[in-house]
Amino acid sequence: MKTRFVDIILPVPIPQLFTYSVPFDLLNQVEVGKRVVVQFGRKKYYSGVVFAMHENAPVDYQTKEVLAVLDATAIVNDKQFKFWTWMADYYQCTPGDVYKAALPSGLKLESETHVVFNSDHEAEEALSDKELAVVTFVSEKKVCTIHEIQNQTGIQNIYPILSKLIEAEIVFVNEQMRDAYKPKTINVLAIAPAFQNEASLKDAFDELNRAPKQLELLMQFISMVGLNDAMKGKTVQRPVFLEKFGDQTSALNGLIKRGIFIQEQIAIGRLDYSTREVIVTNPLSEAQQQAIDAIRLNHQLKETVLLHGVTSSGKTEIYIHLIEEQINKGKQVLYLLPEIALTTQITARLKKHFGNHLGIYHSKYSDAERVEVWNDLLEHSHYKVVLGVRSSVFLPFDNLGLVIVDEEHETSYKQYDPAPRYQARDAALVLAHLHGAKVLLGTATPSIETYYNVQSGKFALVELNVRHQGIQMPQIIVADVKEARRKKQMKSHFTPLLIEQIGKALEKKEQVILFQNRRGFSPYVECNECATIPKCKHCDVSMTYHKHINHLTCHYCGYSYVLPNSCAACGAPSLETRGFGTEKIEEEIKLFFPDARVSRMDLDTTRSKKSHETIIADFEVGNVDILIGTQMISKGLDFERVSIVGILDADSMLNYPDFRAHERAFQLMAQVSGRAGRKNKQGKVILQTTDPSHPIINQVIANDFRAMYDVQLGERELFKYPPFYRIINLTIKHSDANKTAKAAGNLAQGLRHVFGERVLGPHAPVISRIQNMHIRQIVMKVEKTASISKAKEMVQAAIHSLIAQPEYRSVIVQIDVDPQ
DNA sequence: AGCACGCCGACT
DNA sequence: GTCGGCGTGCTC
Repeated sequence: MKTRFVDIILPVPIPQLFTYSVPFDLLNQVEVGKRVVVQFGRKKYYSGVVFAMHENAPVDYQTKEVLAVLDATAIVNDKQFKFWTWMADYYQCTPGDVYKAALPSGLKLESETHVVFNSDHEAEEALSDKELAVVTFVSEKKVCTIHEIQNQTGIQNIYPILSKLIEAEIVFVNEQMRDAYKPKTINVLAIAPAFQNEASLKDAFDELNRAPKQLELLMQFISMVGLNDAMKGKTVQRPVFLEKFGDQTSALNGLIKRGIFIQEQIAIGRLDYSTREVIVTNPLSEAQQQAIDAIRLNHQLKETVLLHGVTSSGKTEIYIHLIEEQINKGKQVLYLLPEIALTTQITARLKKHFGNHLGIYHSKYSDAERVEVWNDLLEHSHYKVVLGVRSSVFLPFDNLGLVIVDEEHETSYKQYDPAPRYQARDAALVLAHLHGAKVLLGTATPSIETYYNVQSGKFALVELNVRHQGIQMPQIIVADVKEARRKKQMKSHFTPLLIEQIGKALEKKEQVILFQNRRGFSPYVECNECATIPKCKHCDVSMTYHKHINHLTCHYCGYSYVLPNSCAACGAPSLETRGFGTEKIEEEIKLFFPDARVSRMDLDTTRSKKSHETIIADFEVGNVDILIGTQMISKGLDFERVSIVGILDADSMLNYPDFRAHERAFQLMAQVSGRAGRKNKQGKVILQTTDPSHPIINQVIANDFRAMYDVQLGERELFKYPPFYRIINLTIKHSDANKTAKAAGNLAQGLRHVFGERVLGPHAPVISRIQNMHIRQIVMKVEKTASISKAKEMVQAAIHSLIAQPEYRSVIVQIDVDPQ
C-alpha cells in the first residue's frame, strides 16, 4: 500500500503548505478539515489543519510524520477552505495567517519551550554574570518559559546563553503544548453501581451506623432524587447538593471514599441555551413593507442590495423579517455589526425574536465561549442566526441564505494590524457568493466604495426615507462662526445662536447633545481675521500644529516649517491655534448653564467597560440634560428627548489631514444630526462653521449623499476637487519569493516610520483593487535593493519629487509584492 | 514568525 | 580574543 501524505496549513506566515506523511495507525483517522499535531522545525510543535490528502511523495525532502489527530470529525468545511484560499490570495497573506485569524485560539495549539532546572547538577563551573542570572532565576522557578527568563533578567540575546547552560547540563528544555480549549466541567454525584440494589444499599446503611453524618447525607440524597431514580444511578450536581444540605464536604468525601457514592466530571456548555419566549414579529409600517418588497425583488436580480435608511427608519425590523424568512427556509443567516454597535440593546432585541436560535460572537465573549459557538454550528445544534463582529465571517457555516452587514460604512470592518488585513464587508460578499446567498448592506450613510458599486450597477439600492413613529428629519441650521467672531459675539466656542437654542431647550426640559469630534484635538492654526488655514503646499491638507517644536507639519509628506508670525493670506498677525476637545467644552458649558446637568462621553470617560452604558442610561432616563461627546455618541443609539444637537466645530472635520476627511465629515455630521428629533416633533441641528458655503456643509444640509459622493468620485472631474490622492505602487522583486516578501515587509516597516499610516504594507492590493478604478497608479520598481536603508532613501526621494509636482497632492505608498 | 548560523566591528 | 549586533536562510 502506498504511503499517504497530507498538506497541512500551519499557523506560520510562510506562503506554502507543508507535507507530512501519515503513519499507518493514523490512516483511518486523518481527514481533510481535521486538526493534527506535527513537529515543525527542530523543536516546535503546532496543530495545523489538513487541507488535502494525496499519495504524491515529495521528491526533494524527507517528510515528517503526523503525530496525532485532534478531532473526531472535521472542524473546517469545504466552503471555509475556499473562503480561506480566496482571502490569502486577495489580501496577499499566507494560508497560515488566515488560519490564525479564523480559528478561535482555543482551537489552535502551539508548543512552548519550558526551561527546567537540573537539580542533579553539582559541578561548579565558572559562570558569567548573565549565565549566573539565568541559572539563579531558573533554579528558583524550577520550570519557566524562555519569555519569562527574558523579561525577568532583561537579557537580550538569551539563546546563546541557554545553549551553553544546556550543554553544561545545568538546565534542560522540553516542549509543552499550551493548554487549549477545555469544556467547562462540573462534578456530579450518584450512588455507585455496586450499591444500586436494595440488598447492597442495606449493607451500606449498616456500614454507616458508626458514621451518622454520612448516613444522614445518604438518606438525604435518596429522598432528594427518590429511591427509584437513585437506584437507576440518577446524578445530582455536587455544588447543588452541598448547598442544599449545608457544607458537608467531609461527610460527602467519606461516602465517596467508601465507594458508596461515585463522583464524575461531566462537560457542560458555557452558553446560555435557555429558550426565551419568542415574540411575534411586529407588523411593518407601509414604508418598511415597501422597502422589504423592493429588497426581495432586487435580490432576484442582484446578489447585493444596499438598504439606505435614514436614522430611526426601522432597519432592524426589516432585518428581523428577512432573517425569519430564511430560518423558515432552513437557511442560516449571518448578521454582521461593527464592534461598537454590539450593544446590549440590539442583542436583547434579537434574543427576543430568535431565542436560542441566535448565536453571538464577539470580543467580549471568552475564547471558550467562541469555541462553543463554533462547535454549535458544526453540529447544527441550535444556531440559525449568528450576530457577530468581523471575525464571524470565519465561522463554519454550511448553508447561508443571507448575510446582513449593518452600518456598512463603519471602518471597524477593516482589520488593520495583523494579517489578514481583510475588510469583513467585502469578504462577506465573497462568503455569500460561495453559499449562493444574498447580501444586504444597511446604513444611513453609505461608504464611498459601496456608493460606487451602486452607481456602477453592481449593487441594487433600496431607500427608506421615512423615520418611524412620525419622527421628522431634523432641521439643520448653519451658525457662521466667522461672522460671529467678526461681530465679537462668540462666547468662547459657542455662537450666540447655539447658546440661545440650548437655553430654550433646557427651559422646555428637553435634552441637548453637543458633538465635538475627538479628532479636533489634533490642533491646526487659523487666522482670526480671514479664517485662512495654512495648508501643505504639496498635499492640500491642513498643517498640524506641533507645540513642542513650534512647527506646522504636514502629516502626509512630512513637510514642516516654523509657525509664522503672521497669516500668509492677509498678513495680519493673528494666527491662532484651533482644535479643542470635549473636556474644554464641558468646562465651558457649565459656566454658561450652571444649573444644567452635564455629562461627557469620550475615550477618557469610557475607559472602564461599564461607564459607557452608565452614561447612556443616565442620559436616556433624563438624569442628564446636556451630553457632550465624540463620535461615540453617534452610534447605534436612539434617544427620546433630544431636541437640539450642536456640532461645535465642523471645520475641524473638514480640515482633518486625511484624504478621506470629506466623506468622513459628511458621514459623521449626518449621523450626529440623526440623533435630533422626537416623536412628532422636529429636532434642530446647529452646525457651527467658519465656511457656511462649503460644499460638504451644503450636502449635509440637503442630506444628499449622492451629490457628495458624485463630487468625490469624480463624476464631475474628480481631480479638480480635493481631497484626492495617488497611489505609488512600489513593486519589489527579488530572486525568490521568500526574499521578496521579507524585503517588502522590511521596507514597508521602515517607510511607515517616515510616512505613517499611508504606507500600506505588502498587503496593499486590497486598496488598489477596490479603489484604483478612480486612481491613476504610478508603478515604481525597486529591484534587488542593496539594503533597506538605501531603499528607504530612494523611495523617500522619489516621493518627495513626485508630490512636488502640482498634480500630485498626496501620496499613498503601496508596497506590492511582485508574485514573479 | 521563530530560530540557527555566520560575519564583522568594538570592547574587557 | 569574544561579545553581541545584524543580515540571511530554512522550516515539510
